[in-house]
Order: sequence, then C-alpha cells, then structure tokens
Amino acid sequence: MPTPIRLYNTLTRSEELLQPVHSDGIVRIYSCGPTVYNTAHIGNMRAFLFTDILQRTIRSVGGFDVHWVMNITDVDDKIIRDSTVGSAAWPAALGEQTGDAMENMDRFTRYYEQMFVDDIASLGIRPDHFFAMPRATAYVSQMQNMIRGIVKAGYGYVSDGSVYFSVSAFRKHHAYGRLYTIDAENFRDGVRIDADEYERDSVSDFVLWKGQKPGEPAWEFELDGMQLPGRPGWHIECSAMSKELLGLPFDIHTGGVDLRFPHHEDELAQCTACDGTAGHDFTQARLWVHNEFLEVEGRKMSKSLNNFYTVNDLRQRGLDPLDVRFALISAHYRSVLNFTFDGVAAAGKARQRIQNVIWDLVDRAGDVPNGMVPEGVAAALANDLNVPRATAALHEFVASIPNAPTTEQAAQALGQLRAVNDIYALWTFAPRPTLTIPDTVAALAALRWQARNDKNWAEADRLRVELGAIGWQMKDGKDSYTVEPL
RNA sequence: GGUCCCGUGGUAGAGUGGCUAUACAGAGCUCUGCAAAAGCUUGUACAUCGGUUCGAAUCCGGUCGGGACCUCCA
Repeated sequence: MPTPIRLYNTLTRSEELLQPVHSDGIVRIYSCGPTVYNTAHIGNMRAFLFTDILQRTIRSVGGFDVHWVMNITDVDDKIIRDSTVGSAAWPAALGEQTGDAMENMDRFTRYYEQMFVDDIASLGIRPDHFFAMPRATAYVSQMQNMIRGIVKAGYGYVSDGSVYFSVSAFRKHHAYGRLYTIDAENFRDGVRIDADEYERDSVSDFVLWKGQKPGEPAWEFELDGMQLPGRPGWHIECSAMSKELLGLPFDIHTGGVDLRFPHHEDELAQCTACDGTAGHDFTQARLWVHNEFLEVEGRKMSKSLNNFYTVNDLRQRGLDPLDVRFALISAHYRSVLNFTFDGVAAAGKARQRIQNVIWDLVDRAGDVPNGMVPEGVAAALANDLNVPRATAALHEFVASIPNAPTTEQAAQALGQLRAVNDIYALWTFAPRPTLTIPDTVAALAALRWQARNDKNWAEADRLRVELGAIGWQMKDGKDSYTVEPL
C-alpha cells in the first residue's frame, strides 16, 4: 500500500503532496549535477545522496515509477580555464594536450566525469536508477532554440557577441524572485559583483550565450541572421535539458540551497519566458526541493581550514564508502549536517550491528521474501523525507525482532528489511560470508577449546591472548565455538 | 545593507504545547569459567532574558552566538 509523500516546496514555502504531473503516473525529477572540472567533495555528495534517497523513497514508499535526470555540466569558464593549453590544472594522467581547444576540453571533462560516476556508485547510487545523465555539450542545439525563443519573446538581447536575459523586461510580465525573495533596491551592498568582461545592460541580467574569446572552444550559433560563435550560459543548460528529457512541467527539481538563486530562479525565468503566457507564471517544475549544506567538525568546509574532503580522500583514510553514505544521510536534508569522523565511525557501528542481525536472520530463514517497508519507517520518509526519524524507526523495528525468531518470523522481518534497504542501500542480504581461517588460527583455537573443556583456565586464557595478538578472537558457544577477526 | 535559517544530553541528531526519540560512546545488570555477542536498565539535555499559558525545549519578543544566500558555489 503506497504512502502519500509530502515534501517542502521552496516555491510555495510549504509542504505539499507529491502527485505526478503527468497522467502516466511517472514522477519526473531533475537534479542539478556536477560541473566536472575537479573531483567532487562530500558537500556535493550530500546533495546527490539526498536526491538518491528521495527518488528511492518515491519508488518504494510512494509506489511511483521515477524518471531521474541528472546533468553533467561539461562546459563552463572553469573547465575552459583548466583545460586550456598550458594549464597547471591539466591532469598529468591525461598526457599531452592537443592544439584543439574543444578536444582538450572534452578529454578533461570526460576524465572528471568518470571519477564522478565512480564516486557516486561507491556511495550506493545506482547507475540504472538514472533515466539519463546528459552532458550539456550534447544539447547545445536545444539550448540555442530556447535562446531564440527567449529573444523572440522580447526577453533577450545581444551585446558584444553574447546574448543576455533581460530581467527588467521579464519582470514587466512575470514574477521574478519566486524561489528567493529578491530585494532589488538592496542589491548593492555586500554583493560581490564580479566585473565581468561582458557587457550587460543591467547587473541583474544574466548570460544566455557567451561569445567566444580567442582560443576558446565554441559552437556556431545563428541568431536573427547574426553569427554568434560561443557557448551556452549555465542556467540555460538545465532549462533546455530538463525540457528536452522530461518535458515541462515536470515534478521535482532538486539542488543545494545555494542554487535557489540565481541558478534555479533563472532556469525558471527562462522556461517561463519560452512557454509562459504573459501574466501567467508558468512553472518549470511543481516542487523545488533544496538541501542544506554540510559542515565538517562544526566548521564550514573549506580548503583553507584543511577540512575539505573528496570521496577519494575518505577512501584513502580507510573509511567504508557505505559508512560515509550512512553518515551523510544522518541529518534531515534541510538541516545543516555536521560531518565528523566520529560520526562516520558511529554510522559504521550501527550499520554493522544491523548487518549482523540480517545475517542471523538469513541463517534462519534461508530465502529473503518480498516485504513492505515497516510502517514507522515509511511514515517518517513520507513526511518530508525525515531520514533521522525513519532511521530511529528502523532501529526500533530491528529491536522488535524476536531474539530467537521462527523461520516465518525471520523471513518476514528479512523481507521488510530488504524493502528498507531498497532505500538505504547499506546492507547485503547474501548469506554471511564464510571466513577463511588460517591453519595456525584454527589450531590455536582447537587447543584452546580443549583447554577450556579441560577447565584449564590459565591455558585457555593464555591461548585467547595469543589469538588476540595475531588479530583473531574466539567466541565460545554452548557446544561449539567460532573464530572471527578482531 | 537586504533576505533567511539555526543554537537539544559526551558526540551526532529527531521531535510534539503537558507523556522514553534514536544511534554511537559511558555506567550498571543478565548471560557467560573469563571474554565477545546479545538483551535489560541508566544519564540534572533542550543558548540566554522576558512574555503568552494551568503548563513551553516546543508559541511570541529582545539579547548573545553560529551559519546560508544576495549573479555562474551542492
């Protein structure tokens, strides 16, 4: 029985029921993905893990099919800067650069894209859960069409070889500031207005198409008879790709809180400019859901504080990526999450405890049947994706499993836990792996078991210590024993 | 300057106007020759000052502290 899912919608500043826009009942989700100019960090990962839990919840708890699209931004200023000939940021692993700017950019972005794909996979995000992972550079013509539409509607203008979106023209007919309260009068103090080399009419305008500068990779673009070689602006990428792959409007648009403005506001404006009727505020997506940032050890993550971590950094510290997954979903997505190494360790302990329970149940039940997510867990997840409360309910559920369950009880509990795992993706339901026990360990253990049975406690304890010294421990049962690595 | 969020026990982190969050760590107990695992029990917690209320960590206001965004950063 599916549970209705409610989510906090930034657009309306209230919780709303998720109901598919399209009659096919498929929930369409667009997530702003990474700009592939370096390796992603755990802050990025929090955003992607949040969306992963969201889409899995929509499938498992909400009972909907999902089309999840996450883009790869593979063209932007930083990418061009770092892939240009002679760049210090060019990865040595890629060998020599060529004289072709487009080719260099391509090799550069594919390199980081692959790292990104590997990183999210290691954190339990399944590639087959994506409906598409489009590269921006593959949709340039769709972006160009959209820009033409915006200009035709009177909201775009050409200046110095670039095309800009006129916010002031747009505001005459549509709302601007729907996702973020804009105070146009107070737009000056404290704002870092970057002295762009591009000529805009107004500082609030943003670029739709950036004219090519010497040596830069570029695409041809013909607009109203003008030739404007260049590249797409950031916001138009997501507008065009979401429209092309999901159709407008779609159901859920996700991203970090920082993207509310300007990125999402501008995406929304662009889609409205193309498809909206004056006076009516067309909505690119029904629900806009934004995740909070994370801090590390209570401080903002930054390179200067030396607390800036990539997934690979954590792997090299010997952390299990799934423990990291658990730690990164331990706070509600709209709360600041404090990432700590103690937290990962605690997550690891809790994860292992439940894994042991699962293995015990598998031993008893054999097969793992299908089951439903326990009600408390489902209810918490359906309530604006309250993962911490869902996890608490999960622990309570695990505690409620009888110590010595019957085969039926074990099977039922397993089915429910597997349903939970369709969302959490932290555990395995394969039988407990059989340990390969070195002969010396087995021999020592046998000796100790004999000593113990002879009630030769001193010798038994001595052998226990000896086993411990080589990293193994014995667990005494009633009629038998097991040995495990410490 | 503007818009907005947060401040919970050793740590992380939910939460409802009055009743145990949960996890990790700690303490005690049960079971164990010992140990491990498991189970049970346990902790003066809710920034601060006022206000509303029979009653507030939960509502309102002030203060202090932290944080986010304000034109390409998840």
